[in-house]
Amino acid sequence: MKWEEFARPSVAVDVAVLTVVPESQPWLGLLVYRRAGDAHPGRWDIPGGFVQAGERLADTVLRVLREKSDVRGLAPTQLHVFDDPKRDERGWVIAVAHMDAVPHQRLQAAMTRRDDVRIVRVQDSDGRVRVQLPGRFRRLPWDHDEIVTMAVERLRERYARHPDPDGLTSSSDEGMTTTTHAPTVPTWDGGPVLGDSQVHALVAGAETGPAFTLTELRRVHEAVAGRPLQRDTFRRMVEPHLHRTAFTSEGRVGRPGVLYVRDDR
Amino acid sequence: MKWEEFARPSVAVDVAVLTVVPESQPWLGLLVYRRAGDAHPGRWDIPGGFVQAGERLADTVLRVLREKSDVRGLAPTQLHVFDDPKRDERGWVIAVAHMDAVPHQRLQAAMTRRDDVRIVRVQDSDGRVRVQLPGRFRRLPWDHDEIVTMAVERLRERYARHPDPDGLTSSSDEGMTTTTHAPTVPTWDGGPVLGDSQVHALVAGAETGPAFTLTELRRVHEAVAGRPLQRDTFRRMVEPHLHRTAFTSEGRVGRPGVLYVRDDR
DNA sequence: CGAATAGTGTCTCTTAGACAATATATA
DNA sequence: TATATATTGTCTAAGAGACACTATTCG
Repeated sequence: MKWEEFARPSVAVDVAVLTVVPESQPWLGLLVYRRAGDAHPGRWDIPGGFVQAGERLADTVLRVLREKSDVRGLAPTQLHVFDDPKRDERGWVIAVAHMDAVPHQRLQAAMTRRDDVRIVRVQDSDGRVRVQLPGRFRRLPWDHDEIVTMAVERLRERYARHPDPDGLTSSSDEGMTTTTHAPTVPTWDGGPVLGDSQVHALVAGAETGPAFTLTELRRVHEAVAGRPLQRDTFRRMVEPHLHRTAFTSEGRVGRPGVLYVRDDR
Repeated sequence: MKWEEFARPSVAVDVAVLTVVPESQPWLGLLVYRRAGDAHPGRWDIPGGFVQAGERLADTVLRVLREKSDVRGLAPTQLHVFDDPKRDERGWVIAVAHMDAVPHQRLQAAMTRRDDVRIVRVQDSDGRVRVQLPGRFRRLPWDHDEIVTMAVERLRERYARHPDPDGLTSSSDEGMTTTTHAPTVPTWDGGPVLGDSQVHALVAGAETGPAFTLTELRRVHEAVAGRPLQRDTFRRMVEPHLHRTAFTSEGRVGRPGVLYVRDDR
């Protein structure tokens, strides 16, 4: 038997798009859309679809995200291959589960354009990851709850090691108003005097991503972790990996926090 | 376009079978076989093959291991999906890489029966995992070196957390002669007196796996880790997860070590 | 000033790592 | 007894967690 003659399964991808919704108490969100057409019509589900000839799986994920939810994803990560021949009643389908962490800002446009796309809350109840779907169903179809669980676990591992590796911190949003305040004297000795354009770049994040206080960053990490984190311990964890700016937040009660920018690349 | 009409890739599995070869200085080994037939004939490679209709991927892995190397594997674990449409010059093939940790004892029969199956040494040189193949080739065909690297990393993560989770410790082999010595008085107070059959079960491993000293266990972990481990630190790591028997090793110079058995289930 | 938030010093507990002292076998 | 190996005690350094004290802003 030559290798071309082997039976071939259909190969599909499913993707759990996770984000942090920037409210005053940020929360972990999952992108879902309302199914139409073939199977489970009307039910909320995570996007998925079949690989096309010559396509890479990550590209399939990005295409499926555009088609089903009008969302431009970023960098899908493989999670697991679901290979039970009977998992899909429509035939022999092997599904490669993916996750993609996408800043809320990139999802908002699609959310306002379309009514069949939502971001739902992901919560832990007695040790399990649960999704708060609209409507009467409490679970995603097929084994898709399992994919979400894997995606959340993967994201938590990533965030336990590095400060906001996926850039889910977004200032300039309801509840998280962070205006800035330039110091009369720079904090460090002999530091460079920034020109206006540089200040803008730092503050607006044109070069280095948005600036944020450690409290804002911690709230994002708390949303991902699903539990409160220690203030001082968190600071000592992440501060070595960040760039401290000469600016502070403004506009709220209490002592203003120093603004940081990410220190990757 | 209906879903059945999508183009379908061939789906294959590849498997890196890792083992610890029990010599006086145990070492980490990889199962390879000599390719025949279609592509890269004569080159040493890790086993792989195509999924058959209705088959689960893990079963494909076990079947392929039997067919190509006469080896009965155990519990394959998924590592990664290699999906570059041009990775195989023969056509569109998606490969799901697996690893399987198998005790050396289970591999020996196949090794003596067949000349085209070998266990080769896996070593770290300047931060990279390297395989010492027989013959003139220094690398595995296609992207299979990458699979071995992933497999070794995965195994190291597992072994960093638990004592010999895959049961690669095998006593009763050249260089690791571990006979036993029953104590005149049990070490613990009020401990149960073991009958002969129980003693045999403990020592021969009929129930709980083979008994071993902490030094033997540490040498296995050192083979996996690819570096020496601290004696006392290692003991404190693993001892809480083991069952101490009332027996000690025998037959070598120096103080005999206490025999332990695994404490899972 | 009081309330609220940010920043930091310090204490404890745990653990890895290192070293050494003690224990028990063989030759 | 000399040697080799196993076992265990202890010291140190690093890090997580907890707590509290100080700092800086707004109202």
